[in-house]
Amino acid sequence: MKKQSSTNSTRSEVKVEMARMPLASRPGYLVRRLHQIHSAIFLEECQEFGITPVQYGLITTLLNNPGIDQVTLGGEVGIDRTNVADVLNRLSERGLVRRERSQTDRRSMVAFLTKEGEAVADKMYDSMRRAQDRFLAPLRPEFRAAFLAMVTELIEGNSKYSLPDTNSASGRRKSTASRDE
Amino acid sequence: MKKQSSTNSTRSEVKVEMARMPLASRPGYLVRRLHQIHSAIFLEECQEFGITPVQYGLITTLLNNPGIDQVTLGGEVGIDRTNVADVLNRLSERGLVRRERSQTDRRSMVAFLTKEGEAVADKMYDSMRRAQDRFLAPLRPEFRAAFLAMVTELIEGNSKYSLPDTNSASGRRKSTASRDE
DNA sequence: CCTAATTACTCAGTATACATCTCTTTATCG
DNA sequence: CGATAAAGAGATGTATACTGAGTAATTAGG
Repeated sequence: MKKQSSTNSTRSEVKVEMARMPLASRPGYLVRRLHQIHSAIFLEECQEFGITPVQYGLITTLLNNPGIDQVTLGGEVGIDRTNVADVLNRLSERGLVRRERSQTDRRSMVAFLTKEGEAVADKMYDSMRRAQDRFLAPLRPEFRAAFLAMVTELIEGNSKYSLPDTNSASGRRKSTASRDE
Repeated sequence: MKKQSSTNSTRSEVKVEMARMPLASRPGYLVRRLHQIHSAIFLEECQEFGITPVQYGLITTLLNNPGIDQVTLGGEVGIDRTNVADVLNRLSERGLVRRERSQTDRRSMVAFLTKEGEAVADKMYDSMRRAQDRFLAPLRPEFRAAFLAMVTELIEGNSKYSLPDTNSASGRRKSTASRDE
């Protein structure tokens, strides 16, 4: 082993390490670029609708689950609850989504697509499929399913990091023993 | 019957399509979640340094290319040049990066790591590797290289969407015929 | 039935990512 | 050599994404 200097190695040693693990081979870099590229293709195909990938995810989830509450919606789509509120806000300003208090639990806000929202979901479907096709095109067809299966495996295997703190309660450190002072 | 009026499909038909292509099987959703998960793991492993994945990418690129200009740096790391300026700003406020005008082209800003910046790069290396290992852990070891190869293929095959408008000139439609007035 | 804990949401702040516009610097042309 | 075209950097605005703090409504315990 070339562990000549102990914990704090020299600058040149770090450079050697970095050269051995160049940016273009690091999983994190690759995954970020992949996401970036998919977003660019999606945005290009769906340009005429002015809908982003995340907005489209929310819209289709609302299409299949009208009246869902914001927390459940965030869990389905994989975005955190403050972000759900942001995106729904933008969508409702454009008249694609309507929100109201839940009848059964008045803490909750439930969301619905408007007629316009349903029309957008309808009209965007083909564009979304074209974006997917273009994105996967560089991969040989027989590898595509395997690729998606591996991604799914990575997501499920790391599911505990999926959404950092979904219920927001763990950050709230009111432990039962500090009420007195 | 409902109105067949609009372009092609009815609402219920759309729902069938959506059910056939649920969120969890769409490439875009999967890639977004994967990126999200990697960021969460990286941030957790590298928490003590307060460095994000993108910041780390810039730091290691500066380590290997001291004095690189901001545009080239953005091309290497895969982020656009206004974002490079943002991130370098944060890093230089923390004393990790130093910037100055290029001697050869005084329009350009060139960047260097400070001693503190080099120390951070050094100390973070092991944490970064741990984040990578945890991220890839759910995949069987013999699949990991294949997975990274497929991601690389998707990135390279879609390289024209990698960075939407790197040089900023294509968006600038000042056709040579509008200077007179 | 009142209080404590939990839950759902909102708001403010940080960071990444990109488009567009403006300004400065450099290069070129008459 | 001075006008101007070309190129790059910065500022501004939008969108996603998450953290932390705070508010309101519901539920659980005594």
